[in-house]
This record gives sequence, structure tokens and C-alpha cells, in this order.
Amino acid sequence: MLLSLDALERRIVVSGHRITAPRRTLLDSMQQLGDHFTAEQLAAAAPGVGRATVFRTLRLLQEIGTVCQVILDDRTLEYRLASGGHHHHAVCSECGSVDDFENADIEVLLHALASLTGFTIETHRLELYGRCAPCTARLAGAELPIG
Amino acid sequence: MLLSLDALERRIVVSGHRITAPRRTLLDSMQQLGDHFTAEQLAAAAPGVGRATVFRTLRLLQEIGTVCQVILDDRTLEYRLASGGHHHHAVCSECGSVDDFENADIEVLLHALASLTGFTIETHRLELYGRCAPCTARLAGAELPIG
DNA sequence: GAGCTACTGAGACATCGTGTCAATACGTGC
DNA sequence: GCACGTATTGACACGATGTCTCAGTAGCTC
Repeated sequence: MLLSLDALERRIVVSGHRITAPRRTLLDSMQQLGDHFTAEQLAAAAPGVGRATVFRTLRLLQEIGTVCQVILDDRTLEYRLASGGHHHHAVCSECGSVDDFENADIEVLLHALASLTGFTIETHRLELYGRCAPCTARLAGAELPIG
Repeated sequence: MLLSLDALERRIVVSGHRITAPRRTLLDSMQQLGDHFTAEQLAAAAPGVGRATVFRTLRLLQEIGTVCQVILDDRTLEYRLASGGHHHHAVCSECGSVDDFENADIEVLLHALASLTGFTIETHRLELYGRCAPCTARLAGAELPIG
């Protein structure tokens, strides 16, 4: 569920920054791009907004937790509107969809594991690559009738 | 424990590629650079070897599982000689050290979690950022005597 | 030693992101 | 409604990182 433009703008104001026309344009474009997008796609979707502003705004939104980065399998970078909070990504290599997931068990397990070796976790990054449920189902169905 | 130069070269041959002087130089430099290194550091440590060859060789070594990538907290990329097999990285933000770790529980948990949502995991990427054991101890000690 | 082919180095190029700086627009106080 | 201080912007140069091309070279194999 995406936040409304209003809610997104409120976040920017609350964090002590200004609402400007370019930022409004970018927020709007992000919502239209949907699930996930590259910086270049966003720049293309918001003509009239300078490239530097696109990157600056993305960085600002990351800082206030409104946008998160998705590192794809080939290490390219995409962005995604986030509702906030720590989460991970499941990236489908078939259709390219990206889903968020969060799981307390993983966090607990990681910290337990780290404490065994004395490592203190400050943050972590976890990305899953594979096939989403619809693509898994579709491909499983396609495999049955050979030929 | 690092593999010997011999063992590294054997891997290249077994995978159907040639041992050349530049590749030998690069393998040697990688071992001398130790724990982890950037492509640029490797290029600097192997003068006479072209930049393109450095990147090509790193890619080749990744493909045959001899080198793995470490994505740092700030998204910069480092490389690391790997003994092979799937593993994760624990990156110390104090001293910059990188440790491998592997844990079957995590893999099991991830697959269990994925199957709940129907997602099929092909691969994943997990990086921990924080403080290694020595740095944790050092900083804990430093905190006690204030002033 | 000859020949096939993988490999190399140089350098241009592509991609992605940042730094600079003068100009502009936002929000506030009046 | 207007002036003002400052955050923000756009244009553009720059930097970091990696890829592509292509003629020349060097490893294997026979």
C-alpha cells in the first residue's frame, strides 16, 4: 500500500525540509512509476527536473526513510517508495517485481549468530533473488505439458 | 585460510581458461593485498597489467567462485579471495575488516519464510555491518574510564 | 615450430552519482 | 501583500567504476 502524496509531503516537512515544485513532481512521478524504478527512469518521468535534483531528492528521501534502495542481482541499483521501518527485498528475476518482507526471527538469529563471534551488528542488508509466487506457479504449470 | 597460488591457478585451468602472465601477477597481488581490496587497489598493486584486464580477470574469478564481492555499507564494492561455497560477510565499520560466515539456520529460515509466500529463492545476498570482536572489545574498554 | 584462438593493453566510451555556483523560490515575520 | 534569509535548484564539470573495441601477442596443441 502506497502512501498518499499528502502523506509523503508531510514527511518531508516534518523532517525539516521544504516542499518545492520539483519535489512534488518527483513524488508524483515515483508513485506513477510504481513498484520500483531507477534514478534514470525517475529523471525521465520528471522532465524539467534536473538530474542533480533527482539524485539529491532520492538521497533526502532515503535519509527520512521514505525511499529505500534495492540492489538487484547484477548489482544495479533501484529505488522504491517505502512505508518505513527495516525490511528486506525479494526480487523476482522473471517479472522484475520487488516485494518487501520483514521477519523478526531473522533479526534474532543474526544477532545470536553475531554474538557468538563477538561481532556487533549495527545494520545489515538482505536481498533475496528468485521467482515470485505468480511466476513460480506459472512456470510450474508450463513445465507439465512438455511440447 | 587462503589457497596457494598453485591451487588458484589450477582452478582457472580446470574451468577451461588459460594461465597467463598477467593472471599470475594478479593472483599474486590479490594474495598480498590480503583480506579484501578494491579493483583500483588491485590495479595499482599489479603495475603493467591493464585496467581492463584487471576487471576482466576479477569477473572471470567471480564466475569460477574464486573471488567474491563485498558490498560495503556505502555501497562501494570490494573483492575478496574466497575458498568457494555460499557465505556472507561481516564488515567492521571501525577497522574495515571483512569476515566470512556461513550458517545453515539462516538458509533454512529464509527458505521456510519464502515458501510461506510462494517465493522461490534462487540466491541471496546478506551483508552485516557493525563492529568486529576486537573493535567491540576495544571500544567497550575505552568507554569505561571517561576522561 | 606453426597455427588457432584466447587473451591483452590502450584508450575511448558508458553509466551513475557528486560538487560547484549563481539564480530562484519557499516560508516567515511584519 | 512584501521583503528577507536561506534552502533548493539547474546546468555543467567532474570523478569513480566498469565495459567495449580492436589490433597485437602469447598459450596450447599438434
